[in-house]
Amino acid sequence: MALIGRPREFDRGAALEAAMLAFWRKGFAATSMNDLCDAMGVRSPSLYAAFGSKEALYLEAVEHYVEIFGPPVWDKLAEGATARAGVENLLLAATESLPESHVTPPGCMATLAAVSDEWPAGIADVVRKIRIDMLGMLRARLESGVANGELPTTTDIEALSRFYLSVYQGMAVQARDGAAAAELTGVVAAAMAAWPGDGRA
Amino acid sequence: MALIGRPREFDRGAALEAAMLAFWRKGFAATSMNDLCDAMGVRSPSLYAAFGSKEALYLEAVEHYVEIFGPPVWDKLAEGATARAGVENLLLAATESLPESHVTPPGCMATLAAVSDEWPAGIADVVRKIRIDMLGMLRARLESGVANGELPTTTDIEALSRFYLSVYQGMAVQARDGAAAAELTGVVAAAMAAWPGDGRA
DNA sequence: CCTTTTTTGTAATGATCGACACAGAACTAG
DNA sequence: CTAGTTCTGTGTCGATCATTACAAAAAAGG
Repeated sequence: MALIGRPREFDRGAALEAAMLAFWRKGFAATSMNDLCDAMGVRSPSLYAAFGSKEALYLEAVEHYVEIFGPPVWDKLAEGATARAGVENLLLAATESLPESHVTPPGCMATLAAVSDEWPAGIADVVRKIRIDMLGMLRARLESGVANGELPTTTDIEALSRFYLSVYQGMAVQARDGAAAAELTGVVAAAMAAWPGDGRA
Repeated sequence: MALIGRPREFDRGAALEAAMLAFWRKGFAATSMNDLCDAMGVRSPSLYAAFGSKEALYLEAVEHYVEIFGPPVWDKLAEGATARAGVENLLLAATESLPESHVTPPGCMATLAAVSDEWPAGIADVVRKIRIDMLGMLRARLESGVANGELPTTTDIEALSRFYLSVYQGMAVQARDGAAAAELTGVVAAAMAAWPGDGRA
C-alpha cells in the first residue's frame, strides 16, 4: 500500500489480532485506547493512522474474529452427513471453542457483544447481523434436511433453528461464567434429544 | 430514618425503579451519572446521599430487579404439578417476560449483565451469583422430579439443568435482538421435546 | 426565637476518555 | 545530493466521567 515514505514498524495483522483479543475479553467501551496501545504495542497516532478510529478498529477486529473463529465451528453444520449430525457437530465444536483457553477469552465475541451495554450503533448493527446470520445458517441446514427427507415436512423450521441458536447462545453465556467443555457437552447431549423423531420411549 | 432535618423531596423507591430501568437498558458502564440523574429526576448530590455511589446504586437496582421480576418467572418452576410442567411453565413465563414491553427493556437484566463488558468486580460477582442461583433452582426442581419418579434415576441432572438454563439464556439474547413472544414460544416447544422419556417415534 | 440536622442546587474537583498537532525520523523517487 | 511522503514519539486538546465542597433552604428540638 505504502510504497514510499517511512515504512510501518509494526505488524498490522499481529496488532489487529491483539486488538481482537482485547475487545473480545473486555468489550468495546471497557477497552480504552490505552489498553489497546498496550496490547498492540503501538502508540495511539500510529494506531489511528493504521485503523482510523477505535470504532473502525473494532469493526475490523470482529470481522477478523468471524473469519478466524467462525469456520471451525459453523462449517461443521455443512460437513455433517445429515442435518442432525451437522447440528450436533456444530454444537460439539462450540463446546471446544467457547471455554476459555490459554490464548482466547471465554464465550463467543459476536454472541455476547452489545447485549448488556449500549454500544455505538454501527457496531451494534454489525454484531446483530452476525447473530442473525447464525440463525440463517441453522435455518438453511434444517431446510435442506426437510428437502432430503431427514426431517418431517411438518417441521417448524423457524422454531427449531431458533431453539438450537438459543442453545449455542446459552452455552456462550455459561462459558463466560466459567463452564468447562465437559459441562457443555452435557448440554449438547440434552439438546440433541429434542431432534424431531428422536423418540426414546 | 431521618426524623429531623430537611425532608427528602423525592420518592426513593420510584427513583430506584427508574435507575433499574436505565441500568437494565444500557448496562452499568454505558449509563452515566447524568443519565441516572435525568431518569431519576434527582440531582447528583441527592443521589449520592441516598445511595452512596453509582456501584452501590446498581447493586440495589439489580437486587430490586430480582425481587420484582424474578418471582413471576421462576416461581413457575415450583408451581407446576410435575417437574416437566414446572420447567415448561418457567420457559413460557419467560417468553412473556423477556421481550421488550412498553415499560421494560428487552432481555433479562441479570442474564445479560457483564457478559460482554468488563464491569466492576463487585457487580460481576453479584450477577454471576444470580445466574448460578438460576442453575441451582433448575437443578433442585429436576432432583425432586427424580425423587418423585417423574424422571429416571439415570437422568443427568447437571446436564439437563444446564441445558434448560441455556435455553433461557439464549432466549434472553434473542429477545435483546428483537425476538417477539411468539418466536420464543416456538423455542420452548422445541426445548420441551428434549424432556427425558418424551418419545414420539 | 435560635440551634441542630439533613437535603437541595450550583459549581467545581481530578481523572480519564478518544483523538490529534506537531516536529523529527525514515524511507523512495528523481 | 534534494524533494516528497509516510511513520513515530511527545505532548496535549476539549469532552466527559464519577464524585464532592459549599452554602442556602427546610424541617425538628428547645
